[in-house]
Amino acid sequence: MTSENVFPDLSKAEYDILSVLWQNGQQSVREVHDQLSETNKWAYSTTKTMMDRMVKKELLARESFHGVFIYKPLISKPVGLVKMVKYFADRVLELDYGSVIALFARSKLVSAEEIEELSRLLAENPEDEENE
Amino acid sequence: MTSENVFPDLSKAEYDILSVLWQNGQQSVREVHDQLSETNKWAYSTTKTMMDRMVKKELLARESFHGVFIYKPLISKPVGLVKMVKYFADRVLELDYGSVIALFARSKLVSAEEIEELSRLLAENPEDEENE
DNA sequence: GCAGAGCTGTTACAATGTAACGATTCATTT
DNA sequence: AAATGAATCGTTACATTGTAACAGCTCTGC
Repeated sequence: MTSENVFPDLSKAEYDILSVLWQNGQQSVREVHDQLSETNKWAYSTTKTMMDRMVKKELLARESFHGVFIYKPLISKPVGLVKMVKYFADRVLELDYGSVIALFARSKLVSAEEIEELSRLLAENPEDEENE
Repeated sequence: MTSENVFPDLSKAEYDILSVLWQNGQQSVREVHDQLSETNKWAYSTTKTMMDRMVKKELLARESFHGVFIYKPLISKPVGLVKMVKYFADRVLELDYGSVIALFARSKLVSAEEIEELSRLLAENPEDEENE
C-alpha cells in the first residue's frame, strides 16, 4: 500500500475553491473570488489566504503569469468528491455508495467519466483512512 | 422574518456527536465517545471538549444525573440535516433537493417522519442564510 | 512621473479540532 | 475506615481553519 491514494480531507471552503477551478481550469485569485461571491461572501483577502494555504498543502499549484499568479488544482474532481460522498453516504445516509452515485448521473456538474472514476475510487478504497 | 429558523451550521464533528444522540436519546460523554470510536478516533477529552462547547452553543443541553452529566440534543435531526443536504445538493450535485431527499427514503437512519420534516424545512427555507 | 487599481505578502484574531493534565468523586479492597 | 484505583470534570494548550485588514509593489492611464 503506497499510501499515495490517501485522499486529503477537504473543508467546505477548500471544496468550494476547487470547484471553480475544476470548472474553469486555472484562474487568478480575483477570478476565483468573483465566482465564489455568488455563494460565499468572503473578502478578497480571505479567498487569497485560502488559496495560498492550499498551495502550501499541495491542493493547488500556482505559477506567475505576466505578474499575476494563476492557480490550478492538483487533485481531480473525482478525488475531491470521494470524501464528500463517503461522509454523506456513510454517516448521514448509511447507504451504499452506489445509491448516492446514482444521483450524480443527473447532475450537470459531473461528467460521465468523472462519475466513473469516482465509482472506481470508492470501490478501490472502501476504507482508506487508516494508513498512517 | 423572525430569524428563528436560521439553522446552525454544523461541523462534521458536531454532526457526528448529534448523530449518536439522535439515535440514542441522551447519553454521557463516555457513552457518546464509545460509539464514536468506531468511526472517529478522538481522545475521550476531545469528545468531552466538543460536547461542552456544544452546550455553550446551545446545540446540546446537559443535566447532572447521579453525578454524571447527561447530554441531549437541542435540535432535531431534520434541522441538523438541512445544511448538510443543502450543501451537498447545491454545490456538489447542483440538483434540486427532491432528488437528494429521495435517497433518504432508502436510509435506515432516517424515518419517514423525519424525511417529511426535512422536505418541509428545505421547501420553507430555500435560501435562509442571509438573515442577519 | 503620479494617482489609482489591483495584486502580493504579512499579520491578526476567532472558531474549531485535538488533546493532556490535575482535581474530584465514587466504588472497591484491605 | 483509609487507601487504591477508575472514571469524570474543569482547565488549559496548541494547531488548523475561517475570516480579514493592511501596507507595499506594479502596472496603466493620464
